[in-house]
Amino acid sequence: MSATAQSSPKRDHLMATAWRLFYRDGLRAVGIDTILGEAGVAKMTLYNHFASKEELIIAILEKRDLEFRTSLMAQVESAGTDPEQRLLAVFDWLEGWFGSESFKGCVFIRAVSEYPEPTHPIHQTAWRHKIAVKAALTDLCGAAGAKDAVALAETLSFLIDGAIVTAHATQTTAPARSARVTAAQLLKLATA
Amino acid sequence: MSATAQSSPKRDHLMATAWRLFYRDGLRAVGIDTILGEAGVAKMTLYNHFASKEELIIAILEKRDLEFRTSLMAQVESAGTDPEQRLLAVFDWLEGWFGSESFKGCVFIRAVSEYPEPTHPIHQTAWRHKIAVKAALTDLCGAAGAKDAVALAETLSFLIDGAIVTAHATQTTAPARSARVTAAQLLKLATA
DNA sequence: AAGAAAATAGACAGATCTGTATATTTTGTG
DNA sequence: CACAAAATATACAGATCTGTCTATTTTCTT
Repeated sequence: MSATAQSSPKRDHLMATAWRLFYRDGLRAVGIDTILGEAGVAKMTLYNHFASKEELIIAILEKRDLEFRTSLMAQVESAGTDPEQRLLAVFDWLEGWFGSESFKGCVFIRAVSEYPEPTHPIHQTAWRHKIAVKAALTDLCGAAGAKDAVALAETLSFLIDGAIVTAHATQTTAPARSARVTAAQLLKLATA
Repeated sequence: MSATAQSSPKRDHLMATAWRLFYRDGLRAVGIDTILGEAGVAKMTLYNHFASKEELIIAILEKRDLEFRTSLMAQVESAGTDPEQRLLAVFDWLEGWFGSESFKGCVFIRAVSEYPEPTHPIHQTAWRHKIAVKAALTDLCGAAGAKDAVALAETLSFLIDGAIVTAHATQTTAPARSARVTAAQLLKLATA
């Protein structure tokens, strides 16, 4: 088995366990041994699948990025065809997320916080997620008729990230509602 | 010397060195020994002034909170008496901060990220700063004639935190400008 | 100058960290 | 069954972590 294999039961199980612990306690706070103990997997199995803890973290972040955006866009699709409703569906999705049992903020913001040097591979991987989300928002803003879709998407990104951090620290879902109201106002301004 | 003493040259020097390293590399990433080596201070001196690394971190966060808000309010004061200009001065202050040499985001957001459990003393201390800033923003929003100053201040808080994270990851000051424009729009809406 | 307070060096404990090496056992496949 | 791949247990290296202890020296105050 090579370290470049993209999937296997053991690898998936390892990533699932690591994800849970990393998200709950933090990337630096969780050691390899803790993950291995919790997963019931031998250390060499981890190092046969991943070159290092750093590569494990990066693999997890990339997986979460896909899952996150897939889930978000599914909610957008379920909102129908009205462009405004599709954009605002993003905030409904946030509300559900904030209310979920194990919600502990945004792992990407947290990764950027834990690896503050912008050149660090983990920092860069985490930020690529934010760029991807902003691109999706830009599409939604453009479809909704925003004159400057890029600018509105950036503003909504700020709003969303701020709401996530507040929802995390306060353990409430209300920030999603507040942000939704503001988003609706900003969209109206941007299309006027 | 007791561990409750609030100030002394050694204590101040220790806190200044620790602050620099913590902010640059992260709270968990920097060990006590690194701080002591950089500061040129004996280990027992640290433990005579602080009960633990955690208490050192908390003391630093509380000090930074005061310095941060003092600096911010000084810029507000320098903006004169016009309530709108005073509120928007917050974003000018942000722009200066984002452009500063060693800018690495918001240590309070990063502390909340590194200690994700909301009951953790470090998490709580960091969040108290955000609450204090929001209170100051609420005053500025009220003075500027916002109908719901609390709601506007919360929205601006989201905007600010999001802009900080983006400025950090992208190493640019532009988010301050974007946020300023949006803040002006939202204030107009809130006073109409 | 004398006594008290503060800071020092340095060793140490005991745990934890990432990553490696090796030899054995399990698993899957032909 | 036989062979190869995968996973295992275990030990280990070497560094690092927070925090304690002790004995000595420096600094401050009176």
